[in-house]
Amino acid sequence: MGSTEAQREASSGRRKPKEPTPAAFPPEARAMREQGKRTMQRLRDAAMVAFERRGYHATRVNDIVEIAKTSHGTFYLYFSNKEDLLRALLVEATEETREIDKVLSDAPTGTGRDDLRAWVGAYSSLWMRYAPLLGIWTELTGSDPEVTQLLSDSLRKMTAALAGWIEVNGAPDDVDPSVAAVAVVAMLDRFHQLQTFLGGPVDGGTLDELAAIVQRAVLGSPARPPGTRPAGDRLAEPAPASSAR
Amino acid sequence: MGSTEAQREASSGRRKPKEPTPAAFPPEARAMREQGKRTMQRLRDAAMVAFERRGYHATRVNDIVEIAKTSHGTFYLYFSNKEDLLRALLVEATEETREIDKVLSDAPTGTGRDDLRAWVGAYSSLWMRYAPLLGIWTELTGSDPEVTQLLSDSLRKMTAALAGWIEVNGAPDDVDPSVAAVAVVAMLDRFHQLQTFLGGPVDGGTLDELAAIVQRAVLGSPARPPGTRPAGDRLAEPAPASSAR
Amino acid sequence: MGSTEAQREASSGRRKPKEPTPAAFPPEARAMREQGKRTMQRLRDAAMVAFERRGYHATRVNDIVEIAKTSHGTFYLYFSNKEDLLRALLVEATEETREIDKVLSDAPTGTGRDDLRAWVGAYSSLWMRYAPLLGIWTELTGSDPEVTQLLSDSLRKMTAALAGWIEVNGAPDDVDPSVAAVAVVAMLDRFHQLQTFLGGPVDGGTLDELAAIVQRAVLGSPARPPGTRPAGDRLAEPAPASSAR
Amino acid sequence: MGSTEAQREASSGRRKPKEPTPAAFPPEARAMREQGKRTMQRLRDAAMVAFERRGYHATRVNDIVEIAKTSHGTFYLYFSNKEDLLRALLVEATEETREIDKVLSDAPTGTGRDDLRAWVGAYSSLWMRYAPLLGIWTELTGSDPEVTQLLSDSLRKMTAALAGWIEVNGAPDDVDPSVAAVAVVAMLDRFHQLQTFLGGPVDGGTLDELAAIVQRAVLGSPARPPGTRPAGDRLAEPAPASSAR
DNA sequence: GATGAATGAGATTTCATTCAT
DNA sequence: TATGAATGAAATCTCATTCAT
Repeated sequence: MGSTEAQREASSGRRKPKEPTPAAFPPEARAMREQGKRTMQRLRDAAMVAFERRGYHATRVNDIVEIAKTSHGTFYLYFSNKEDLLRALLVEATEETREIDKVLSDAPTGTGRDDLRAWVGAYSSLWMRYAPLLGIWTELTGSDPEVTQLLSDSLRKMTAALAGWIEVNGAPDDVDPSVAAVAVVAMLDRFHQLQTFLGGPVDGGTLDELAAIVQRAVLGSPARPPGTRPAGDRLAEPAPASSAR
Repeated sequence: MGSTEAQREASSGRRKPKEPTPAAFPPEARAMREQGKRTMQRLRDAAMVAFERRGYHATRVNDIVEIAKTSHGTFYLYFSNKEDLLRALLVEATEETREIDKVLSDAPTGTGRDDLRAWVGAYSSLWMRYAPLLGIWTELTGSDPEVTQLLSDSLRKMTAALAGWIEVNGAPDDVDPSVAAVAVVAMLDRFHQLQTFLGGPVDGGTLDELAAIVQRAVLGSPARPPGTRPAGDRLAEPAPASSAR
Repeated sequence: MGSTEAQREASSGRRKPKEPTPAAFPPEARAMREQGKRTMQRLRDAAMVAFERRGYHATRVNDIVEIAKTSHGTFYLYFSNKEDLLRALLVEATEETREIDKVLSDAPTGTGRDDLRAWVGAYSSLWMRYAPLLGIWTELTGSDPEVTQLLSDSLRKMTAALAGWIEVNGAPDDVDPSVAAVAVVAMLDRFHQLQTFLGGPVDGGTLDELAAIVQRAVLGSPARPPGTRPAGDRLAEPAPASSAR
Repeated sequence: MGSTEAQREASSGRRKPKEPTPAAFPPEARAMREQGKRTMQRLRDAAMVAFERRGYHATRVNDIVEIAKTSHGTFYLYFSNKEDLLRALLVEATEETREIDKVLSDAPTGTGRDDLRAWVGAYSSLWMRYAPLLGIWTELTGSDPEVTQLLSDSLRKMTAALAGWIEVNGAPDDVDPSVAAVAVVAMLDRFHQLQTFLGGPVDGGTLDELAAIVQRAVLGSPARPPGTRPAGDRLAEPAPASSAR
């Protein structure tokens, strides 16, 4: 019965014939007063809800404005279309990602286990907050080039940071750190989705386990509850990775 | 300001959107001869091609029939819409998943490493074949209960099989096998996507690395090229991992 | 002969026809301003014209919007489809039916003849106005429960009102008033249709005759031109039916 | 969701560009063997069922062949389209109507009451048998001219026969016999429909009442249970109608 | 700033009818 | 005779986007 996903897809490509309105008010450049800001935020929030509920593609501009309790016309006052709004949300999310990357890159060499747990925790927390966006990550790929670029950049930075850390902290010699990094990010990201989908918990304990798995996976040794780090640990550890060879 | 004076009224007109008309031709019960089967298969194949090319959402029924070199009407003779076709393909995919599970469950106890590599390879091959479907898999969840069920079942079976295998082959005691299983499946699934997205290779070597990672992650010891398994294997390598315990 | 060798198989593909997509714009809850109301009314009016011209079934949504001088999309802003619009019109019609019932129920006891003529006239006028709808009324029954209910209710009220009036004004003892009421309504309704179909007139004179027929049918005495009501009328009347024999 | 009644309506007018197939087998002229006749009858029966279930317009050729447990192609072997089949059924029904008319026209002058009851009974029985067709009578009007003609002829004959009978048996002078005839046929026809719709019975007793109503309506005197006809009846009867004035 | 109205391109879907087997 | 396959014309319906108020 006329599903018409068509128009959407199509539209983004086909039906954007007119440049952002000759001049006047390109949504970006609008000077906003208090009320305007509130409205815009309402739209952002509503979008998150809508994306979570129906997925990005299935979400209509109409769904968003309904949730935001505003009107169709208002939407276009702040965003030039759905994709524009998505982009705004993604920018926000990827910026936070940078914070997480710092957890690893700022870590003093060889503080391994705890950093990892912290990183896992940070990522998890981000995921939870942006679940609607991350959950549809895949849908987004192939949307428009700009979004793809955004995702790709963010991902590259993240895996690079992780790969660096792995290298520094001692990777097993049968695994390329950058492959390992991608694998870990993949796991972390998808794990949240699957676990949630299967109805399992994603709590502190689970994150501990996850950290242990990651630890072993990329370094070859188990994580350990905080505080139990044995003396000599730091020395012993990177060793196998480099000397075992 | 306009908003107050425009008294909102529950419109008088309208009601339910009228269901799709009992589907004059429920493709359901169609008797099919050879020719019909061929056409149906052509449509399935065409759909895979189309989904691959432009993604599920952007694909129009029209694209599919064009590739299948048949007419619009014919499509609806075999599937009631694009989603229906997708569902059919997903069923096919999940059925193949069962085959993969056997790789682990049929493995004689303790043959660990090689089975794992075989399993990773099998999954990878499946993923490659059904990539266009697996990407959207998740977003269908929620919109279509039938698909949700399908996915959920398949996933549960898969993780159960893996968890069993982990248990038998010796899981580290700091990780619940079923959590580990979810993590591994998550990693495997998403890795393909990310790696592809980032433009990296997913070849035999990559799969070897992946297997090694998984091996260490869930068992605590590295995978190794077949036949090279040395006596005393476990002691040498993960030493930190095992001795630390 | 072909039939045997062609083994019938329950097709594998396909399933439910997928519901209409939660109706992005359920015209339901639309807030309407003056302009909107006018447009909606224009559509209603146009529909009546179109239905009259070509009949409900042969009428395309397109015909309606053309008459209303508006666009396709606009139609769906106010009604979810042709049937929905029809329903709205029917509601209107049944509401007017209530008015007609009052002619009888408000009548002081025993004012018989004139009330009857008035009622016949009122019904006729209603019929004329809604002819295009009334013709299809019945065939909607069964396909649409809501319409069925509407019709059923309206009909029941109408026959109840008439039956009550018959009882009060003296029914012959060989006929159940409620059967008589159904018969009269049936006659009135169908008469217009047949008469029109046969090309005969339905004017004041015809209605006089109709009223006379009804009068005799349910009370047993002829109607009479207004003003000629003889004294003792009320007594004399039921009499012929029972005692005149 | 694409109700597409369009095609049907339209089709009858638009999509019949090709003459009944150059020569070969105009469905009418087919010499049929036993099997063929059976199939054709199955199709007729199925059509009655289908029309009853969904109404004529809503019935798809597909519905019919499904009920008849035959194939699409076969249908067109016997009928050139749905309308053709309808016509065939109507011809059958209207022919029987002629029989009913005879009940009145063959009646010796002045045998009034019993003839009327017989006629009512005959009509009722016919209605019951052809309910699916008669119930959709209205839908049919305006279908194609041929069908309209068929209905119109039949109706005219029927009312003519009745009008003649009324005249002979003594109509009240305030009612034109032909108007009365239309009214009576209208009532009879619609009564069955409404009564059935409202869940009321249409049995012998009901028919007695109906006959009584008709009797009074057009002749001005009540019907009477058979056998109770008082002497002098015939004389007394038309009297009240004329003298009452 | 905000809003409801309007538009129309374009996708989806139905189903009568023809045909090859 | 009978049948399933195929076709395509023509409807239906959705939704992003613009506009006047």
